[in-house]
Amino acid sequence: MADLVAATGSTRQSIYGDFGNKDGLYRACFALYREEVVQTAVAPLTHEDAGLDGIAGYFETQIARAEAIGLPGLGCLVGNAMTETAPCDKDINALVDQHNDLLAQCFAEALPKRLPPAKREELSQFLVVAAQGLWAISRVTSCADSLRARAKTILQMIRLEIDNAE
Amino acid sequence: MADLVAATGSTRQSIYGDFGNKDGLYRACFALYREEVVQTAVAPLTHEDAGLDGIAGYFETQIARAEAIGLPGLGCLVGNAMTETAPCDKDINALVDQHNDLLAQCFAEALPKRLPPAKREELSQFLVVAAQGLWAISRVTSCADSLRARAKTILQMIRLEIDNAE
DNA sequence: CTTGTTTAAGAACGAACGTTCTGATACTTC
DNA sequence: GAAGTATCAGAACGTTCGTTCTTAAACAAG
Repeated sequence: MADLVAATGSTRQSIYGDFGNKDGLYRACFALYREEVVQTAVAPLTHEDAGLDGIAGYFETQIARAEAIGLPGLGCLVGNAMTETAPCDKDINALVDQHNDLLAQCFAEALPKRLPPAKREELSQFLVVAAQGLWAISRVTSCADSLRARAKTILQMIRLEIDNAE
Repeated sequence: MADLVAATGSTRQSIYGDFGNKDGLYRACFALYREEVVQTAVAPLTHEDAGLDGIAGYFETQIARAEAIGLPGLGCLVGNAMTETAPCDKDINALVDQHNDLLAQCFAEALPKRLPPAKREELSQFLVVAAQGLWAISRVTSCADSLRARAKTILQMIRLEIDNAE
């Protein structure tokens, strides 16, 4: 909290006044992160006819953000919560599940409608795994382009699956 | 440390005597985990002609272990370190990098030798991402079979890439 | 100007935690 | 059996950290 006060220029009073305690602050950050960062990142996925470019846009948005903040970086707050706080906190666990469901749904929307529903479901679940893997790696790698290369591989593989399903 | 003493039946004295401090204990655990758990998990990959079954074996070993310990579970210690300790600890960061390299190398060994080297490299890097994603998810999901389904998808996609490369 | 309310800065409190110390008990070795 | 060593349980110490209290300055309303 001392670091936070120093870094923000705010005061302990204000923070405790606004958020009650550290836990409340964390939850508020979590909610804000979902509203702002996640929503921005999935925006490319939610366009009508987002398609594979939309999926690529999701990855690129997050990678560019990581690059701008600095690598090795903060990763994804929800991804971090998945390994750090969710196992000990039922509420956060539920929010993480919710987030993963949302992400999967967005991916599914972006995948070609002509795919069999089971295939779309399968691939969207896969993309969630791949995304979480990428954000985990983003916490130890200092090279944004290696992340981009991996994202590209993921996209290629998805494309091949789609071609193959026809 | 109190919890640890209670859970192990050991004593503070012994722990501090053997490991110096909590950090030393963590590093020792990290090393032991790599020696035992990781080595066991990658064993299916290191057989001559491990092939895709070897890769499937790696995933199944870790999933079965998670299932035995209980889901949602501990995940992978190295994977957890990737998001928790590595960003603040140069030594651990280096060990995590080392681990990822090892994993990639094992995957590469298991992939068909007839693939172009660049493709093997690409796919092995992809498998590291996919694995880390899976272990992250394993910390919030209570269903081992959903992990198995995702591992299966990953394998399918790899198989398709291999077929396509020929 | 005065009074009441908000904001700022730091001290202070209490709990948690990593670590060490104390004193006693068991165990080895001669 | 004696002497030295290891092992144990718990108290105790020092620090960190989350949180609250104190005090004073800035501001608003009458």
